[in-house]
Amino acid sequence: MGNAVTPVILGLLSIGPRSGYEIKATVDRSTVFFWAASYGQIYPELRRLEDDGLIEGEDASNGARARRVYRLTAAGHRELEAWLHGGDFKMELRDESLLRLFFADALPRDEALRLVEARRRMFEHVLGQLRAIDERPGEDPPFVDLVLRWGLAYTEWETQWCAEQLERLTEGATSA
Amino acid sequence: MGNAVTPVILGLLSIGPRSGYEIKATVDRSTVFFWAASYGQIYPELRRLEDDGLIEGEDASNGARARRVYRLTAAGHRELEAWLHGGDFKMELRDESLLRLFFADALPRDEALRLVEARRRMFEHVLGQLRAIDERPGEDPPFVDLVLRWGLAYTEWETQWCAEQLERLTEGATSA
DNA sequence: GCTAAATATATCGTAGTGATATATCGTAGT
DNA sequence: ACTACGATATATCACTACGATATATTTAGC
Repeated sequence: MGNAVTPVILGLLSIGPRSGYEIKATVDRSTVFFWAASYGQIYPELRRLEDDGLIEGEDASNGARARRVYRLTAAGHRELEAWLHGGDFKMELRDESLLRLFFADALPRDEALRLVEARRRMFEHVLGQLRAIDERPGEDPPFVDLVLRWGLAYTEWETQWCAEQLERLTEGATSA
Repeated sequence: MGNAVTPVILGLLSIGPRSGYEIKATVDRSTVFFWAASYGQIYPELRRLEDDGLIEGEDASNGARARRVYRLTAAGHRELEAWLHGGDFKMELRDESLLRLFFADALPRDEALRLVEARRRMFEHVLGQLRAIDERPGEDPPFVDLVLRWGLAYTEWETQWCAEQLERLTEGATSA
């Protein structure tokens, strides 16, 4: 695997041929919550993967507008499967809301509590976005469906956790 | 806020004076799960923050070994509080395990299920690490404690979710 | 026919990562 | 006392990634 976008590209092309633009668009409405990708990564990587023989591009220009559609080669399939079997999966999180909470002892208590409330609202907002996605649980291939379910379940868990903690932290302090 | 490390530096210095090395060490055993920082960011940023008057460095060399300890200035305190009050908190996730699951329909069912099991084991491992941290819930300032609780609760939730999904996906298929 | 949005590729400055170089101090074992 | 190793401490560099934007064409709505 060359870099971070390599698996998404190979994975999406394993489902069907796509252009760089379509890859970006697909990522932006599916994996973006846990795996983002930018044009600045995608286009150079498509060229590299073609040079390495893992994908094959075909000209699909529409009139004067250039367009290149890529499909996975046999070698690309093997590479994708090797990655799927690979043992180590890294996980990185960058959560500014948690960082604020971590330093919130520097604030007056009521303002710190408002940060928890703001976190809850943030996840409620995301929940709305996820529920607005037209594909509903059960209507996708089982493991795509699994990941969609994860998104919903995780977001719901976060909102509930915030609510519980708010309750715990304000407990008995309502009129003291 | 200059860049991504700025808030951690200001936040940690608001608790007490530290050297760059100590900032890195503190981050690595506290915020690293949701906010990492590298020397390549920390040292240049310390200089920039000192130039801007948000922190003040003092020489604390020990014999021939150079050491510089920084503390927050009044302006730095104001900057930190402004950030704590700021409205927008970004959240980014990069989860290779989820990405694998997303493309797992390309695998035979039993191998795909093993990916779920591997995810569960990964979070069980993290849970062990978190529980090994000497500071236990209740023994820190309330909001530091809150974030520690979050880490434990989140990791537990992930292991449970994996177990539930494994059950759902193998349901009735044990001897069919 | 006009305009706005969508399609499509390409690139560039800035910033971050992880690794490493350099050097000293503390300490545990012998 | 000596020595080796790990921890402390700062600094830097090559590589990679990101986000934004430039450029241009086609489609769709009105």
